[in-house]
Parts: sequence; structure tokens; C-alpha cells
Amino acid sequence: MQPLKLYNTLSRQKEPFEPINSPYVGMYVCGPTVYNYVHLGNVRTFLTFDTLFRYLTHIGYKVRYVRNITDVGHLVGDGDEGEDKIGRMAKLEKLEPMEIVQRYTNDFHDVLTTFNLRPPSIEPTATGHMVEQIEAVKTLIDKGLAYESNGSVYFDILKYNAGGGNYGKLSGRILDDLLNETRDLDGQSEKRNPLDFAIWKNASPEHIMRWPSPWGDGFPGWHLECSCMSTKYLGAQFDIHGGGMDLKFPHHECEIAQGNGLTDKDPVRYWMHSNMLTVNGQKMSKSLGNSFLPGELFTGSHPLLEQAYSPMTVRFFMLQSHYRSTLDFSNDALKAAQKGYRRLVNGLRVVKTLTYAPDETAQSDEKKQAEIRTALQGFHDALNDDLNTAVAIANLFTLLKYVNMLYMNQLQPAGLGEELFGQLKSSFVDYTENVLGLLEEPADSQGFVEGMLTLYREYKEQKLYDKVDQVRTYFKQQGLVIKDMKHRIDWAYEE
RNA sequence: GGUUCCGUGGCCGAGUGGCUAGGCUCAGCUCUGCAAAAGCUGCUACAGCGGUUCGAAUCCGCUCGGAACCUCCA
Repeated sequence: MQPLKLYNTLSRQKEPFEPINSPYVGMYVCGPTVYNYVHLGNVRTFLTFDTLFRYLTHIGYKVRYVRNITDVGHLVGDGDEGEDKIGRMAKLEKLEPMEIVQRYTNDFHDVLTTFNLRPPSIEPTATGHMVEQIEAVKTLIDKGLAYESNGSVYFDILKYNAGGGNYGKLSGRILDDLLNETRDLDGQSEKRNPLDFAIWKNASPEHIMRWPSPWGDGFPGWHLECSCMSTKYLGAQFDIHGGGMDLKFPHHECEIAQGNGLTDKDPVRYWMHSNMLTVNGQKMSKSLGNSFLPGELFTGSHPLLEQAYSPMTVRFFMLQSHYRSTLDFSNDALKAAQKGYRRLVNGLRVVKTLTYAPDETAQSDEKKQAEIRTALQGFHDALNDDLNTAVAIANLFTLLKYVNMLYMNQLQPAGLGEELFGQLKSSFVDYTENVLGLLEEPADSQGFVEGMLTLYREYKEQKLYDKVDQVRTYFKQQGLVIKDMKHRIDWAYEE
């Protein structure tokens, strides 16, 4: 197996993946701010890292996957003067902030479960790490990298860079350019420099979410929580940090600065960013009003949707593109994905029923064996190449072809040999279900379906073709089709 | 304005110098009571213009078009 390569945003190239402490891997992904429902764009990012989590595990790494919940400190609007997002929703809905947090955390979990994402190893919250954050602020002040101003504390970018830091290295920004281009925002007077960012904010009297601190009542800055929680659970330096492309600047840039400030080490070895989900070429976002809620998708209730699409259809759709490319969301693309997914999952149903039958007379088919071996290896090669799920799926479809041929009696198991047959069977299931996380979405009334199928066989036996056609119509109404083959009769999901 | 990225066949979408994915659609064939399913066959593209090279979708330049970030956002 060739070594895994991952694209590192820091170096802007694919690098061989070498964990600090193999076989252990530490991975941190920025989770959601739980002030609203997650939309499909958010799901794409978490799906990307779910796939990475699954694949790393698949190839033998012991992964500690930390994904946080931001439940305080993320402000509304520009600069550092906006309201806290959670606090704002709490006021609007006349609820406790923690009720807001709980509601949208539940939604987040429900949605990810629906899409068959595995839960992280640790899911820490910002409010649960107040002590750590206050300690971090103290440390940064002690080291001269942060200063207090009116009960707030800011990270001093110029000091950081003067001391050898390189603010801007992740996003490719030049400090001087940033200084020149920064717009004038309210409340900048507290800062020595407009680029300085808050690590602790003074709470105004009407602010609900507040904690006592050496600088008065306040709350932590958004960027700080990730630095504190990632290093607490993964160490001062860890392997992988992931998130959406739109977090690269300033959020992740600030994390690097804080991490270096706190521990004198670059906190992260491999920075990975997943690209945006677009709608008609534009980023899906709440502010543009073009975002889909998963629920709207499953019911087809969004005005832009022509029909409902299932969770696995969407998962398949997203995996068919590379995580670093933008992916455009359209009905045509979704419909095509639905058919592809159903064909794959029909193969999944079928492959489990295949059994090996020795046959001395069977010809060993070298060409087919070679193609199967190439595809089995190709699946891994693709994922090793910066998690190229699109090519991995292409290889899976090659395997699917052989699964179908075996099932249809167009190819005899003995033609492949027992070992390769077994490998094809087990790998097809493992790749589909465990690595790509694509599962069968069972029909509602599967027991009844089997009964109808028995009836179909009887009608067919008696050549009662009118009845036969009626049963077919019934199946079609259930979104199923009858596969009437020479050697057996079965059903499948309609594609 | 600055930084970065993208423009692939009817649609979606991989692919960083030669071996030219895959899915969907369409046409034909095999099989079938008729279908469906499955397999097979066919359609073969790289925004435009120049350049480098024996050879370019892939490297360089320009033009046109689109996007992301620079401000909260996965």
C-alpha cells in the first residue's frame, strides 16, 4: 500500500502523512456554533472529516477525534463588538442560553446521525473549559503577547510577529497588506492595532453569558476555545486540524498565533480545509438565503427542490466530488446521485448472498481477476491520494460490475478462485459500509415485500401474466422493482 | 482594491506532460411472455488565443467568464 498523502494548507501541497506518535493520530475539527440549525453546507465539512476518520481507522491508526461545540463567545456581525450569537437567540426566544445550546446541539447530533457520521471521541464545549481559557489568557498576558484594555484582553499581533511569529502564514496573507486594508470598525479604540483579536471580552451589564475573571465579568473570545480544547486533549502539538475553508482566516490563523504564544510550538502539523457547497455557483450560507436544512431535503419542501432526497443519496453525492473542490448543488446532480447510490446499494444487498461454489470445470479468468485486483488496490490508492473519494467510488463501481455478474450467473465464482472471490465479497461490503459510510436505506415494509414476491413467483409459475403485472405495479409504487432472472427472482430498489 | 482558486463531453464530476476515471442521460445488442434488472457496444471533452515541449486538459503568458477569503459563516 502506498503511503497516505494529505494536502496541507500550510505548505499548499500534498505531504506524506506521518503521525507524531504512530499509530496514534490526533485530529481536531472545528464544530458548529449552536445558535441555529445546521445546514447542508455545514454537513459537507463534517462528512469530509468523518470520511478521513473512517479511513485512518480502516488503515490501522488509533484516532482520537476531537470536535468541539461552540456554545459561547462567537459574536454576531463585524469585529469584536457584536452580540454573542447564543445570547442573542436566548433573548429573542426568551430562553436560557443553555436551552438554545441544547436544542441546536441535539439537532446537530440528530442530523449527523441521519447522515451516518460517526461520533467523535471527545466533544468538548467552550463553556465547559472556562478555567482553561482564563488560564490561557493569563499566560499570554504574562508572556507579553496580550494586553488588557477596559476589561477586555487582546492578542497583540505586532508583538507576536516581532517575536518570531508569522501571522498570516496559513492563509497566505502579508501583515502589511492586512494592516493597510483593515476597515474602520466600531470599538477599535480599545485595541493597539486593528488586527489584534479579543481573547477575553468584557461583558456589558445586559450581557447574559458572563463569567468572573481577573479582568472583571466577561466571556472568552471565539478563537481561544479551540486552542485550549485541542491542546488539552491532543497535546501542544497534534497531527490534523480540520475545518471549512471559510475558517482559514482569521479563525485558524488566530489559533496558530495563540498556540505558538502559549506553548512556543506550532500547534498543528497538517491543516486541512474542505471546500464550500454551492448553489447555482454561490456559497451556501444562511445570510444569502440559499441554504438547505436537511429536513427540507428529506421532504423535498424547499422551493428549489423538485423532489425529496434521502440522506444516503446526499452522502453519496458529496463523496463523488473531492473535498477540496467546490460542489454545486442541483436537482439534476442529486437525481443522478440517487440512481448511482441505489445501484450501489442493490449491489450491497446482493453481494451478501453470494457463496463460493467450487467447480473443477470452471475456466480461471485471468483478465477479470486482474481487473478486480486493480480495483481493490485502486480504492486504497485513491484514498491515499489526499482522500480522493471520487476515484475510490469509481473503483467501487468496477467491483460492483463483478458483483452483479456473479449474482446474475454471468460469471462463476470458481472463475475467480476462492481467495479472490472472498476478498471481493468482504472488501465490497467493508469499503461501502465502513469506509464510505454508505448504508442500505431499507424499504418500510420489507416483510410484506417478501410475501408479495412469493405471490409473484406463483403467478409466474401459473403464467397468470395479468396478476404478474399487477404485482410489478405494486412494487413500483413502493419504489422497488422485480428482478426476474433465469436462475432466481428477487427485488431491488428502483434506481 | 488585495490574496487565492476554478472554467472538462447532454448533465454531475475525477484527473498537474504521453497509458485520456466514474456516475447519470441517450442509442443499439444479449436475456425476457412483455418488461425490469444485469452485462456488452457506441457517443469521447478539456473557456479562447499564443508559447514551451518529440508530445499539454495538465507547464508559462494574455484575454474572457465565475467563485472564495480579506467582516460573522462549515
